[in-house]
Amino acid sequence: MTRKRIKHEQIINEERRNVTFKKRMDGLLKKANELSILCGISVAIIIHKKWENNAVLWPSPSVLGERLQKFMDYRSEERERRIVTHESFMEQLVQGEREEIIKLKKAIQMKESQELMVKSMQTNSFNGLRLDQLNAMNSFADDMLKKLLKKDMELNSQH
Amino acid sequence: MTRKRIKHEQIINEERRNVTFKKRMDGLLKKANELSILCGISVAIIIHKKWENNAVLWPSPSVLGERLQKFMDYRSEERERRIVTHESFMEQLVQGEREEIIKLKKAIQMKESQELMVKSMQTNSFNGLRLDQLNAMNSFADDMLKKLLKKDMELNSQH
DNA sequence: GGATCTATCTATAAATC
DNA sequence: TGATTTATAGATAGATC
Repeated sequence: MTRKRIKHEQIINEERRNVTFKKRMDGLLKKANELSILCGISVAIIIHKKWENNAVLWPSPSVLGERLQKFMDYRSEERERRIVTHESFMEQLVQGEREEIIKLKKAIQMKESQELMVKSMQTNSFNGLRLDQLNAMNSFADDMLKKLLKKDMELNSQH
Repeated sequence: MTRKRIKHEQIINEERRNVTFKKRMDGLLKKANELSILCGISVAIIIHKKWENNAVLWPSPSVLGERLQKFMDYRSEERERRIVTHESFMEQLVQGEREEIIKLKKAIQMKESQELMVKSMQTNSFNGLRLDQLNAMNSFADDMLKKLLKKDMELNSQH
């Protein structure tokens, strides 16, 4: 009955690990909820069990998606300003291709929306639909991000 | 000295709220760390103070980015399979435009990478660079997601 | 597999430095 | 503004049903 102090290492026993996972996940989400209410802030959490193809999105898939979006927007105005500020320098290097990008984006938007509409109609799961939205949101940038992380490391290794 | 029971509402007093925020944020991240180690899973947390243009990414901006990416990938194979399975039905509706989408995506990837490379070279902030990556990752899908959420609501309102 | 119990550990509100 | 203290609220490991 007497409780042991926790060791900071993975729990080997699977049943104990699962029991601990449930208890502590509940505790974590409760704490997150309290923090967000007490301090009036947004909190978003992803708990991902890779090998089980299973993830918990908190507070909910859709709210999480919105929060990710808002968070990632939060400096977008500043970013846009910087792009405009450096426009002449940029143009030198990217040679006016941004307008083309915008056109391409719009074309893709339409096509992807269409594709997702079809898939939505095939889907009866709420969660499934929202996860697909997140997947779609990411599928654009997947390879690009990998590429950028690589570039990033190259740049950083020069410091 | 004696401690009160917490009330579940926003703390009005700003100093008390800030003190509580720091303590509880530390506590939350500590709990998240323990959960991920004890149970061998990935946890990603965003704590976002909207009005302060300020966000905490845990475990780190780059690791968070990677975890978001991995999470959003986690059903991508299944998704691709489903698309292939429904190909004949899909083709009827989207008329073979997926290949075109892939080509467009690649074109955008190249152009965006180029653009971001330039911006990276202008940036001396580590965090700034990584937040820009996240912004870039999202900027593709921003308008699309809004559109999809709208479509989603329309679909749901028919149930 | 979950629900409940309880002894104990851990987090933290308020005070103080 | 931040670190330390202390009393107490809250979380949870292990047991049991």
